[in-house]
Formats: sequence, structure tokens, C-alpha cells
Amino acid sequence: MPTDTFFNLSKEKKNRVLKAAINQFANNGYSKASVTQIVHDANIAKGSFYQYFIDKKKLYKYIVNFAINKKEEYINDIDNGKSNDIYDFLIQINIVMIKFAEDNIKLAKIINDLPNMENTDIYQELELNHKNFGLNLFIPRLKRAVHNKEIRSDINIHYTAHLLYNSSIFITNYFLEEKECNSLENAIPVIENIIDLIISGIKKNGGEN
Amino acid sequence: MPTDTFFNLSKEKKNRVLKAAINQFANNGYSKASVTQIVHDANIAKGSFYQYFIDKKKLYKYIVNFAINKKEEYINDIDNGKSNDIYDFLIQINIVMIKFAEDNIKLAKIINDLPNMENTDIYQELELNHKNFGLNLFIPRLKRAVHNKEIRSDINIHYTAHLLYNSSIFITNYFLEEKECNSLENAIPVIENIIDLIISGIKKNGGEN
Amino acid sequence: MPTDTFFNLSKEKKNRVLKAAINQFANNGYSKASVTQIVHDANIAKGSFYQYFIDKKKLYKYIVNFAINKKEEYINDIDNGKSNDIYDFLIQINIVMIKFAEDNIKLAKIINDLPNMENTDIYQELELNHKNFGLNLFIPRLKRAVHNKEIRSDINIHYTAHLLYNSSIFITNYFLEEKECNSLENAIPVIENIIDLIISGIKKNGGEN
Amino acid sequence: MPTDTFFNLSKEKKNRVLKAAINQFANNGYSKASVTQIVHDANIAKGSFYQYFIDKKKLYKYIVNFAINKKEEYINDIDNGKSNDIYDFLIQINIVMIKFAEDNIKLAKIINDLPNMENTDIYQELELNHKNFGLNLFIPRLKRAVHNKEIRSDINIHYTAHLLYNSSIFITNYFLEEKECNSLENAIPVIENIIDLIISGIKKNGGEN
DNA sequence: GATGAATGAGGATTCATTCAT
DNA sequence: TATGAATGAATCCTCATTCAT
Repeated sequence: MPTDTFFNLSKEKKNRVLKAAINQFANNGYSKASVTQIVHDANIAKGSFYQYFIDKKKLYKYIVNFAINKKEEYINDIDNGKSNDIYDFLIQINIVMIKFAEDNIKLAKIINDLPNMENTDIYQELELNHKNFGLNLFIPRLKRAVHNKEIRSDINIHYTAHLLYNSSIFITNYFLEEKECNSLENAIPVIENIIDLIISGIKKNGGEN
Repeated sequence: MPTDTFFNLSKEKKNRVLKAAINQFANNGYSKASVTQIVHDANIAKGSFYQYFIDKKKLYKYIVNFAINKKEEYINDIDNGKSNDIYDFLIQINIVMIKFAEDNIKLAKIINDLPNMENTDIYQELELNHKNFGLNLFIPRLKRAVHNKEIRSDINIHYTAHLLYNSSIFITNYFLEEKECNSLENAIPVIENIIDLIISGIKKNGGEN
Repeated sequence: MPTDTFFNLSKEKKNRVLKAAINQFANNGYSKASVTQIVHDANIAKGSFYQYFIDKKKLYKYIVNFAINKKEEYINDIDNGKSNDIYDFLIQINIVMIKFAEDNIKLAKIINDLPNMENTDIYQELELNHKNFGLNLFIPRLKRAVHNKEIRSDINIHYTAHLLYNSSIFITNYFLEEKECNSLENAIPVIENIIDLIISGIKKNGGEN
Repeated sequence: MPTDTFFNLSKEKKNRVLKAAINQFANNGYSKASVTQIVHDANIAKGSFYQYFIDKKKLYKYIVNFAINKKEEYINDIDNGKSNDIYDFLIQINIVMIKFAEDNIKLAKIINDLPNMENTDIYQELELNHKNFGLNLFIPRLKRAVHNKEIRSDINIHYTAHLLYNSSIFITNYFLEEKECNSLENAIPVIENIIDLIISGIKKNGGEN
């Protein structure tokens, strides 16, 4: 999406510009993000900006795609692990999402803001469907788990996928907000706890009384 | 938050203004909402607006509080019902939230948009903690349910409350988006399905084989 | 084309704005005319300008129509005179066009610049066809003159109308440029001279030798 | 007007630049012509452009002179023919002007656009007086024709020259616009028709009845 | 209390020109 | 000499807010 001119820039300058842009979009969202501010933060001329990117929209789309690609890289890491049981998988996916958010807080914010753009043309133009990406992460795993008799066969896979996807977002946000300064290690028990809730339910088991 | 002048207005005029404002904020979010448009839709003079509200921000805060109060009214209705078991309670609370959203789509949208404002000064100034309100809805119920041995005593109540609160938001959104035209009745099986997931977990039970 | 706000302005202010705008467009043409300059010359705020006119284009269209209407008023004056013979008519029309240009040099310049806009969307939007207006001025008169045996029946009316229309533009420009400071009276012999050329041709008549 | 650097360029490169520039000016006029676009079309670097020409204005002046010189070449061709009578001369000159316009549409457009620049500094700087060139084309011929008793001795030569010059422009434009696709042959009857009007006038001749 | 005109800082974007390599 | 990135003043336009009547 950027012009050749942008790609020909020194790595240092490219990073300055990207950093400034990511900051703007993360802190202000698309429509309130200011090109003037980006240009100021990146210490480049106004005119230069428009030699790097056709317009603000193109830059935004580039950054969004950049963020999503990065996130998917994280996810693919575990996907390749082919972890066997659904419990492990759920733990892994949540860990990885927190890892991504920790490593890339600003990018995570930009992705989190996407649902707010759903009714805009710009969202259509993005064409990616990150939401479906999220769901598609869970659906095949759930099917496999049903097949392997790991989980009940009477659940609605669609709803469950939504619930799991939603929970992963919740877990990430929860960790970022309330535990912000702590290391990932502190998150693992929380994740396990919540996944356990989902796996086993909150109901008191007959046998337990 | 509005001035006395606003409260002295005829009910009809007050409603015109509120309706116009709610529409603006629901459709455009805070920062893109246009005072000019509100003024036009409400058919009042620009100057009058600033005699009713100090500024756009004050109006927004007023509307947000208005929306939250309305939502809490719905919730209090069931709370008073003192429904006994946790399962029933969860069903009830989700039904009521959908009801609220159905009856007040615009207000629901405004409330849904709140998380996106979390990093702004305006959010701090709201001071309300709708989120805590949400959590406080579940925490005492969960405690009671543990005490009544309805649910496992080894769950973390805090996390569980979060999960339930989060799920209720998800259920409402899911219903609004994907089932928009259907009646509330159609939602009930979905709600039951999801609540069942949470209650019983997704794990295949020993006895089921 | 302007907003109600503009029409509600004091006559003095309206004139200030119109004068500044006419000056800009006359001296710089549409695309180089500067809103900032208009606003400065008229001594109003930038924001006010956009409360008077939707945008620069709308203002331009308004001014062009204003200019054309004024010109047509001048022409209608003679048209109503129902001057009989074609010679008188040609004299009259040229006098009137010079009068218009003298009284409204800036408006005349704006009209003269119109052909340069012929390939732009804005010209299409004007919808007026000033050129056809010019031709239609001559065609019926020529037809009548042929019928009255004032002029040769073997001329091509279409070409002749073009030639006459074109000549009238030439005469006006000629007068404005080369005689700028002189009064209209000085123009009349020139007009008569040129019209005589067109009426009688430049060829030496048989009888004259 | 270009720098030595430009003249030292390979013919092929010079032509690329000139072609791109002519296109820009013909299609957009001076002020809307884009240096960036010229540079792109000519496939040269931005910096090179400014090594060939001091600035956009200098290039424009060079192109205008280039166009005018070309046009004069066409005219000189017939001048050398020493065609005798004024009627033939007028026919010839109009044919030649259409020929020029046909062969060099872009250059003709640039020349046609000149009157619109009359109030700019750039026009003054051109210094050429193409208009006088046009007039000087006709004045000596008219004098000769008077002397040869081909035309009336009581006409004002100056006005007549203007009228003829103006008509030639009109004829060319008329042909370019309305007959664009046709060959020059189709233009000749039109030219004859109009020249006949000018020669003989539109008045019904006494003797003709 | 109602009105609507006035304000101006701020928004994104363009483009001829300069400059370092 | 060729290159293409850098520059910044200028462009049109928006909008919450103020002010005079």
C-alpha cells in the first residue's frame, strides 16, 4: 500500500514513520488520528508523508494489515505445533494472544478497534475478515475434538466457537488491563482457570458432593 | 449535567433534543457526532444548544448516564424477582439484556461503544463504573450459588463473574447482529444453549459414553 | 445557490462578499481563484464563507449565473425594442454588449473565460448554454431578414449567425482593450464601420470604379 | 529558454520531454499543468527537469514560442506562393491554418489558450506578439488589394484586418470542433462560404433581384 | 430564553521547487 | 549529469464554540 518511495527509505526512517503512525492510530482511532501529528512525531515533512502514502486511508489499511499479519504469525506458531487435546490447544491459543498483545500493545489496540469501523467503507475495503479468521481458528479444532470424543457431541459448534473466541479476547484484555505490568507467567494460572471453567463448566459435579 | 434551562423546557422539546442527540451518538460515536446535526435534527438554534448544555462532552456524559440508568432499571426488575437457582438467573439476565437492547437499540449502541473510549479523558470523567456494575451483578449470585452448593466451590468467583458478564454482552450482540429481525422468543433456545455450555462445560462427561 | 444565511446578510456585507468573489474569479479564473483571498478581501472569517456557500464551486456557479442573467437583461432591453431592420439590430446588439462590458468589466471577464471551462464537469453542471444563447440571438433575426428580402437568400444562416456572434465578441473585446478609457460614443463609429463591412462586404462594387 | 543541458540531450530524449510537456499544457492549460506529470510521462527524474528548464514558466514560454514558430512556418508557405487576388489569399490562409491545426492539434490548443493568459505576467513576458503577427498578415494584403482596386477604398484597413484575423480563428475552431473527424476537403466549401460572406456582404444586392 | 451569524484553529491534501548523493 | 527524496507554503474545507441581538 505504501509507495516505492517509502520502501526505498532507510530502515531507520521507515521505522520512525511506522512507529508514529501506529501510535496515532492506536491512541486515537482512524478518524481522529492526525497526519500532522504523525508527520511531527516522525520528524518528516508534510509533503514527504504524501510521497510515502497516497493518503491517510491507505496508510491505515497498511498498518491494519501489518498488525493482522503479525498476529497471525503468532497464531501460526502454535498451529504448527499440532497440539493434541483441546485443553492444551485452548491454553496455547490464549497464551499466544497475550504474547502478541504484550509484544505489540499498540498493534493489538488497533486490531481491537476494528469492530468500531465495521460500518465504514474503509472496513469493507480491508476485505480481510479478521472475525472469521478468529472463528475459523476454533471451528475445526472443535470438530476434531468432538470426533475424538474429547468433548460433548451435543454442543452447538458455532456457538461454542463464538464463546471461545470471545473468551480469548476477554482473557487478553483482562490480562492487559489488570495485570499490565506483570509477566506472562502470571497469566498462565488465570488462563488455566478460565479454560477449566469452560471445559468443565461451573456446575457442581454429581460426584463431588 | 444539562443546565437548568434545559430542564425547564417543555417535555416535547426536551425529547426532541434527546432523541436527536441519542441518534447522533449511536450512529457516529462521540468524536464524529456533530453538534450541528443534532441542532438541525432537534430543530433548535445553535445558540440554544449551548444554553442547554455546556458543551458536547457534557451532553455525551448525560446521555451515557441516561442509557446506563435505563439499562439498570431493566436489570433491577429481575433482581427483584429473586429467582432461586443460578441457571434460571443466568437465563433471566440474558433475556433482560436482550430486551433492553431491543427496546433501546440506540442506547444499547452507545453503551456498547463505551469500551472504545476507555483511554480517553472523557471516560475517566464518566466515573460510573458500568463494568463494575456488570461484575457486581454476578458476584453475589455466584457466592450464593457456591453456598447453596449449586456450583463448584473451587472456581475463582472473580474470573467467573467476568466470564459471565462477558458472555452476556456477547449473547446480546450476537442476537442483535445475526437475528436482528427475529423476536425475542427465537433467542431463548440460543441463550439456553450457551448458558448450558457454561454451566456444564464442553467436556464429554464420564457417564455419557 | 448560496445558503439562506447568505441571503439574510446585510446588503452591505453581501456586496462585500460578492465583490471580492467576482474580483477573484475575474482575475484568476475558477481554478486559481483563492477562497482565502476572497475571505480576506471581503473581511469575513473563513468559517463564515462556508456558511454562505457550500463550497467554492457553488459560489462560482452562482456568480456565473449572476453574470449571465445580467448580460441577458441588457440584451432583452433591445430585443423588446423590436428594431426593424437587420442593420439597426446589429448595431444595437453590439452597442448593448459593449455597454454591458463597460458597466460590468469583471462580469464580462468571467463570461469570457467560460469557453476555457468547456471540458470540465463544472461547465456541464452550469447547464446554461450561453453559446447557444448567443447563436439563438441571431438566427431568428437572420431568418426574418431573409424573408423581408433585406439580405441575400443564398447565405448559410448557421455560418452567418456564427460569424455575427463571433464578431460581436470581437467588437466588445476590441473596444475594451484598445479603447478602454473612452466612452461608448467613441465606439459607435467603429461598430458602424464593422457592421457595414459585414453587411456590404469588402468587395469593390461594380458601380464604384 | 531551456538550458544548454537540455540541448545537449539526445534527440530522442528531447522529444520525449517536449511531447510530454506539450500534452500537459494542451490538455490542462498553464496553471493546471503538472510538472510531476510531465516528468512521469517523459520518464525522466524530477531533478533532471530542473536541469533542463529553470522552472515551469520557462518551459511554457519555450513551448509557446515553439508552437508559434511552427504555425508561422505554415503561413510562410503560402505567403511565398504570392497568390494574386484577395479572395484566393483568404481561402489559402484559412486552409493553411486548418492544416496546421490538424497536423498539430496540441500546439494549436496551446496557441488558442493564449488569450486567456492575457492578464498574467507570463503573457507580458512572452513579448511575442502573436496577435500582431496575425494582423500583419492581413494588413499588407488588404493595402495591396485596395491599390489593385479589388476591394473598396473606403474600408478601415485596421478593422478589416481584425475581422479577417478573427474569422480565421473562428473558422479553424469551428472546423476542429464540429467537423473534427472529417478531412480537410470537407472544410473547403465552408471556408468558401464564409469568405464569400465577408467579400460580398450579406446584403441583398440591388442587381440581384 | 431564542436565534443564527461569526469565529478561527485545525483537518487532509497538493505541488513547484531544492538538495544531497 | 542523473536521480529521487525532502520541503513547506498554499490549497479547500470542517466544526465546536462564542457572541450580539
